[in-house]
Amino acid sequence: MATLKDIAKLTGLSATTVSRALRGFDDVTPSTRERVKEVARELNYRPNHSARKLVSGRSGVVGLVLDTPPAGFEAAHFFEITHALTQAMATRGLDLFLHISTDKDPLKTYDRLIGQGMIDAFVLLFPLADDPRMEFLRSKGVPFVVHGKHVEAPEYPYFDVDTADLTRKAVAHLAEYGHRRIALLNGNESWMVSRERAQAFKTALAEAGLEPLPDLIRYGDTSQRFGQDAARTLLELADRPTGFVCCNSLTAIGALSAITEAGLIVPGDVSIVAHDDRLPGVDTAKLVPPLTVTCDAVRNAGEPLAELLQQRLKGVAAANLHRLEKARWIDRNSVAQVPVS
Amino acid sequence: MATLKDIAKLTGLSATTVSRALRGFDDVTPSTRERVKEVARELNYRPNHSARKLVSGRSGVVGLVLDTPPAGFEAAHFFEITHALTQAMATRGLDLFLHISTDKDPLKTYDRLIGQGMIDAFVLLFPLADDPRMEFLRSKGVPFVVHGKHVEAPEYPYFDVDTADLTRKAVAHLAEYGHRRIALLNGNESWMVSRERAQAFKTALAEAGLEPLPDLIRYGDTSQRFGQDAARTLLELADRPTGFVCCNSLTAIGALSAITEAGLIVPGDVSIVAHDDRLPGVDTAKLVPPLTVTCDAVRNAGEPLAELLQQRLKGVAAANLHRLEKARWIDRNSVAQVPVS
DNA sequence: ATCACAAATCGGAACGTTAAAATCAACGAT
DNA sequence: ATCGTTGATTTTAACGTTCCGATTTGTGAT
Repeated sequence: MATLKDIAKLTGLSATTVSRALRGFDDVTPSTRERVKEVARELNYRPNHSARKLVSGRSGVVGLVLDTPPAGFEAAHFFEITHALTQAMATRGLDLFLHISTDKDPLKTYDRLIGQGMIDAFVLLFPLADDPRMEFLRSKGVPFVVHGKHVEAPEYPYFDVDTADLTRKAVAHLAEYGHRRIALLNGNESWMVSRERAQAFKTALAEAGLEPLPDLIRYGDTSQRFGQDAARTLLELADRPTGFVCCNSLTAIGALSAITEAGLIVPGDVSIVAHDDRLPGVDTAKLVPPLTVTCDAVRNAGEPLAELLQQRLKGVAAANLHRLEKARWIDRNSVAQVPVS
Repeated sequence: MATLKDIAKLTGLSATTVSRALRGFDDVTPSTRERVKEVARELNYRPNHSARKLVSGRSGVVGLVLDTPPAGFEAAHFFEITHALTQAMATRGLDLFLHISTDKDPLKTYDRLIGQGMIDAFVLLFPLADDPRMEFLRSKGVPFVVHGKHVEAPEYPYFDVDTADLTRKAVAHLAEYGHRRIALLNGNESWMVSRERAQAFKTALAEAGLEPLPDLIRYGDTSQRFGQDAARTLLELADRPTGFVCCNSLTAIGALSAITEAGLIVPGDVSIVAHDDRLPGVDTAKLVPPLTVTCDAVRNAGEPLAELLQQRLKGVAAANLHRLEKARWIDRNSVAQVPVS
């Protein structure tokens, strides 16, 4: 592998000048810079990250730790976000490395990786309601960015879709159409986002003058099967709900089959509003009926997260690095006036 | 972060001795070794991989590059293998880092990672029939291990289940029961393993005195849907097959539904032998009927792959690092005598 | 006493890079 | 002629390890 010294020797310059030329400092003459870059290209030079990290503390390597191998929805979600993130980071000279934790205590994995000293920063996915990672990383002085707003610790850098907002809109929409018994098919109870969604759901019901019925919130793994099972039991209630808010397209598909199975029709008997993450292989527009959704592709999170990361590494204060995105509203055919019973 | 110097200062030894004590060299007195280890534990010392790699060329970091984000079967397969591999490597002081390639040319990603100089070796998954990666890495002098035998380049270190053997057994079993028209639901045509399976399939047919019918081999993405579609079209043939060999449990489940859908019964009308990778969420013993399978869990590949990796890093010649494992045969109820038509 | 030898430890160089300080040349202003 | 000033480059030191070749100490043989 070619080193700075090799280039220095060939150009007759010092290693320092070569280094500064390649990093685009303005104190090297344009002509030398060009010459250096030319030779570097010829030798297929790549800066050695180990050496760089050792002396400057920066390697451009960002870590993402999987506490547990994801399955189903989480897996698809995971690949969407990591793929998009890798691409967005590449344009900024950053590299994403994924690491699967094998320790019972995930913090130990972070601790080990930090101690090994190859990683500049971390990306955290799926923040939990009671998540120790942020505080741990902060105490270690390691930069990080969270995909998902942590409502109980909002001082950390994050990007998220505005879940509270879209949940409120979904409920308000159903309420406008006269629905009074509205159910929420929510995500895993340990996820922060599920907690926020439930909170927003209750608030929105109150705003619409409806009293929250505690039975009508169901938590689960956001799979199709969960959607189907949860919807089935809800439809068996004496006062069955007439409106469903689904936290993603998979649970909505499940709910759809449960409703059909019960001999009911969407939107004639039951209305559905879902959130659509635009996961590959699922198109809410092609379902029967096409679903009214709030929509924001997970993969869109790659670019803003990479940007936040770069800002954070540049030293921008965590408190200034918050981005919340509003989801689009797409009106289709899964909501109708509540039936007169 | 604590360094060797910190420990040296506290123990009154030199950095060299501390380093050698921690790495278990036998030229340091047991009592000093213990003292050093004690202090290291107290300081939560971790060797700096960047520094280590820089001087010794070894960091203990192994890379795994995803050319493209996997989906469905590949995703489950991927997490099973990476999780098992990470665990097996951890006991050997090795770390697995996953990296998603964003370049059109995946070799560029390898080239870049090598140049960055943080990675000791690579693990290659899903070798393709025409796969340039092995030759590329060899030319760069970077150690690697392949999960999957590459029949056209068998000189590289690999671990694999003996696909040829299990395919032959499956065909022979069906032939024994009188089946003469046997179909193969194979994997993606570009995968090396699919090519080997097809080859073994033909050989086994010949050995059973059957002539290979070219139409009866179908290639696909090994999903349930592929199994269903492929089996359906096969059952519509004038001379429909009476036996199916399925490359994994998902295609077998698909085939099962296609057969049922066609009003046929397993094993009364059609027999099935599948290979079972023991993917989470699928149990071939609980299907109706329970499937006769060749069986070898993907996750079992973690340990042997880690071992090969360690050997390779120790300098063992690639040619001596081949391991082929025979799958278990599990007789259940999906194979019966061919029906008299 | 001297020597040889092993056991235990140490000092210094090196890996490839960056940061800080120093050097050098050219130039206009005093 | 001297003095800063600016611009372009170099020198030196450091980052935390490992490796190589000393150095020191203790032991037994001559």
